[in-house]
Amino acid sequence: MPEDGALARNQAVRRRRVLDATLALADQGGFEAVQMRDVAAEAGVALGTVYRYFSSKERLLLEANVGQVEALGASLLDDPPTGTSPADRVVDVLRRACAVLVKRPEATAAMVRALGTAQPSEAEAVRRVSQAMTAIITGAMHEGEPSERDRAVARALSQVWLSSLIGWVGGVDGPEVVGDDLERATRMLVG
Amino acid sequence: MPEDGALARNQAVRRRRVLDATLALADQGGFEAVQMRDVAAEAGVALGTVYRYFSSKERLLLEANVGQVEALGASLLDDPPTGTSPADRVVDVLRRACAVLVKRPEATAAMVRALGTAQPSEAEAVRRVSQAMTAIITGAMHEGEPSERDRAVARALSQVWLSSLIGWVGGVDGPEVVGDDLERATRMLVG
DNA sequence: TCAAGAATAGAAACCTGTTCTCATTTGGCC
DNA sequence: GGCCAAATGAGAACAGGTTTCTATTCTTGA
Repeated sequence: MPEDGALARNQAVRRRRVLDATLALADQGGFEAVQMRDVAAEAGVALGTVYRYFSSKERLLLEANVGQVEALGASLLDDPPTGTSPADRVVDVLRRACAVLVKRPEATAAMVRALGTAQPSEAEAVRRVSQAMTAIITGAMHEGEPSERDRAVARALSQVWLSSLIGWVGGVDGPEVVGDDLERATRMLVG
Repeated sequence: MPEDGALARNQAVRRRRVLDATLALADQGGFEAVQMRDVAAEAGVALGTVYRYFSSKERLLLEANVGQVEALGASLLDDPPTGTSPADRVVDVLRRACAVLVKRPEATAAMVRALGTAQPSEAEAVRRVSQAMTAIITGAMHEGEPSERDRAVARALSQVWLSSLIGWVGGVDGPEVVGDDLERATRMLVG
């Protein structure tokens, strides 16, 4: 089973184009602007092809989200968090992540909405986002393997993170509340 | 402006019937079973009437959720949380709330999904749910007015609460994880 | 009691996510 | 090169949330 034949290459290209089209539309008008017919047209593929690659609109946005979060994790390898204490480093990482999201409010709203409505069929993608986030947080605490408590703290923080984002994109709170909530929770939980 | 005329009374009855129909359908088959045409038929009103009372399916489920959370808060007045320490009482309250929700998994899934997809137009209802939840938590800590830190802790816990529920209804975690996450977070944050 | 206006019923229409069908193209293989 | 299975394109069709429209019923206030 060749993993690098012409077919696999074309499929990778198509998949990328669909995800790019999704993010472009999401940046323009958020969740409602990501209409499957428009995604297909923008990506230059048929509607059925979009559904062959992503079983639903929700899944499409979740996969886009996975890419974003993993990109954030990768960028932290080049540009490690600053701060002398674990709490400071975690706050730095979280605020940096917030800054990225706040710059793209519409796309963030679309992806968070997909996270908030995830169904069991999408559990795998949700898990990937969640695990990437907790890994980012434990990585900011200190070198080496995180302790059991580290993991519990990171899990709680990633939960505060998700709820805060939901509150923001739902218009309950302003964007600055996300970072403030996270800093408060971090200082109560870390160290 | 008479608040108790025949019109207002009939409207209250209709509103109640619509919410009851919503919860009945949600108990049967969760979010997808709450179909607006079915809600209208079950409540014995026209589809347009449902929309006159609740501007969207999301709002309908959110209002049902508000009722459930406020009922939980009221039931705690009759049956106060047990435990000698603030942390124990908060854990007791949260586990009790979990038990209520786990008994109605389908309806819970429907309402949590509405919470997770809230749009700015529904911010008011989301705020009511969130405030009822934090009031329940601060009320379990101790008598009298909660301190600033109490409020921050309760807010963080209600955020963990929401994310855990989303994880449960999204099939990422089992129902027991909700209570465990909340207990861990509570013991780290309270006292 | 009665007229004016709001509220409701009933049903069609519209929008968008999703599914289905079928003809065509593409890639892998002999 | 030629064949076969899989993938894709193109579009119709379906499903459920939402909107719209008109006739009817109900409430209020004179």
